Amino acid sequence: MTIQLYNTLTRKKEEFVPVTEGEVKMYVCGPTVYNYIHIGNARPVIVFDTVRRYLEYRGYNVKFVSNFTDVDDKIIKAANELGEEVPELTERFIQAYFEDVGALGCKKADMHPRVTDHIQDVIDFISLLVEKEYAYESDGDVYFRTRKFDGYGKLSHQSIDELKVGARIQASERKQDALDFVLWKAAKEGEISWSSPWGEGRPGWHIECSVMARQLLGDTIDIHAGGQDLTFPHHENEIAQSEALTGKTFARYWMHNGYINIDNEKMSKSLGNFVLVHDIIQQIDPQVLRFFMLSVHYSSPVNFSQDLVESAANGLDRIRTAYQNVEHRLAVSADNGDQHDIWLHKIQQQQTAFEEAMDDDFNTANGIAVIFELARLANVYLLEKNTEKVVLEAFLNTFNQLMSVLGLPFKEKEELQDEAIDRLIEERLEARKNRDFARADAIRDELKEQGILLEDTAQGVRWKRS
RNA sequence: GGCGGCAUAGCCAAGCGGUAAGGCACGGGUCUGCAACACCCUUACCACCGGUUCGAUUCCGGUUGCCGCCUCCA
Repeated sequence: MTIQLYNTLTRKKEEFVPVTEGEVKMYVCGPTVYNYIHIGNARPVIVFDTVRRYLEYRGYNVKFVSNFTDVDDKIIKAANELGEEVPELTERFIQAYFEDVGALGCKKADMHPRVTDHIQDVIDFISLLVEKEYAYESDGDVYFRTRKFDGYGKLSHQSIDELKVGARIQASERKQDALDFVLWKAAKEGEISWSSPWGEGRPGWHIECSVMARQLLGDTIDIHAGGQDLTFPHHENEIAQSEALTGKTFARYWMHNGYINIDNEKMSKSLGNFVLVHDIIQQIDPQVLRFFMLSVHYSSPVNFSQDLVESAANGLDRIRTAYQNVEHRLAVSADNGDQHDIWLHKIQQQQTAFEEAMDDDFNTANGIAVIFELARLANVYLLEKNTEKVVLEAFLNTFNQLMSVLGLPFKEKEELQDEAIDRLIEERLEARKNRDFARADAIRDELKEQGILLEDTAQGVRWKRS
């Protein structure tokens, strides 16, 4: 069985075959760090973290690189407004980024390169393009000669002549052709800058990804990913720069995630409806946010609203509860017997179903459906009087494996550390034995106030936090 | 103008040639001292109109309605 994935380049689902067997080189375009990230920025991070996790689950050795754009117009503007130096500002938001996506369960990439650490590489890269006459200097700027690159438009499936009539293309006196894009920008007075053969300046936006991907992963990478909007022009330009230089395929598979809407409206600065991860995770369990995003296929748009997140929270709760209930049974009453084969088989079937879902273009929505089925099976199993240790353990193990792929690990089993609560639970047990239900219910209510929910089962009292 | 996406139950969302997974919410039942957890049951003319096919939610064409991209927005 192989993984199929939708490749923006070919507009088809293709079998995934990495250049080197067993190894995946993956590059995901990261944020421009001039503010806290919003949930729209978080989607690709979550989605491609999950892709990476699944590839690893599948046994691939994944080299995962995600960059920071730490110098550009917006950053310079923000730094000016805040009266802060650029490096200071970017460092601050890079740390905030790690905190935010860490909370969302995203692993760190193997490398998080920053443009400003690769200035010389950028200059070398551009110099080679100039040598090959794919680029030219003009008044301190350096531009890419778009028309000279044959495949331009192959990713976004735009014909170069249609682009010409596009609404927003702006001619510039410095450009030879309106379609050319900037590789190196001459510095304006007082701007942060580096010396180059073309004078003081800084890298253009697109060049950094080409440079760092090549530097860290080589001429040809397996998967290049990012938000849908990056398809054009960003990724199109990356292809042009890289392939013009190396003459080799830059990236074999291109993956793009869909957008997030807020209450059915596009999230945008001008509407003022963007939601910062930093803020929202104060109110919403970050795992719920992640679960919510993964309940939709990554390429579809997803709508964000209070109601939708709440219903996702309820769903995740159901899975967590099932898990805890199995844990409880294992701790309290696990038998040995010989009735386990059929159940072990059912559990195995779910794992296979999960893999089939994920093999199909990382269909996390279907993967989650399988986990719900696993939860249902676990609950049904717990209805049995005699439950076997091997089966209970198999449930836990499978839950753990599948949820780890989604980056949604279960919390460690908690021991009640509070003696007062312990005593109340004991007292309630006694009260129930004496059929003093008024007292028993009073205790249950009291604990509920404290966020401890009690559940009576045939195997004793079970508790969980609300 | 060009390129593309989407329209499936009250809501969310899979499926993409053999008359519809899953979740949330609602209702009914079972379990429980009562609850909770849970289990079972119930709930869909798959936007509209044509066509292809033995058969279409799934393919093709058209219509309507949303949405994205077309040089620096994830």
